[in-house]
Amino acid sequence: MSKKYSPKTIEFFERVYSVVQHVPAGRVTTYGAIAAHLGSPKSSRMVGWAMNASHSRYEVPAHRVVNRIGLLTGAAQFDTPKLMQELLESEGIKIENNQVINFNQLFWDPNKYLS
DNA sequence: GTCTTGACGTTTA
DNA sequence: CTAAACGCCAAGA
Repeated sequence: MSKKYSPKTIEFFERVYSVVQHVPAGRVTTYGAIAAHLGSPKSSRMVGWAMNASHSRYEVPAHRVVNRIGLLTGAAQFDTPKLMQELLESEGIKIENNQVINFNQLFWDPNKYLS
């Protein structure tokens, strides 16, 4: 780990990764839900930032994290823009126009499944 | 030191 | 209904 990040940031990353890693295959969650679970509903941007850092740091299923409407906003940050969609489809999730179908059904709320 | 940018979300016009 | 502004917090220029 680089030391350029503040201790608070490192801790924040760890929490985000922990939640994302608990997301079961075939399910998706949102940045806002993770942020809310961490105690800061309005810090959803930080979650996205953590995910951006995670893509080259830890093995986190970042493809299961989408924005509040199920849009694959982070697809461009993957090695290839199609990778995120392919991974989701590989888990049985249908994607239409960069958006998750049945998002409401597939949504996995960390606050509901984690203490 | 200030200013801009960002894998977001909510509120207001 | 859509479009824009604000809030949030950290990093990079």
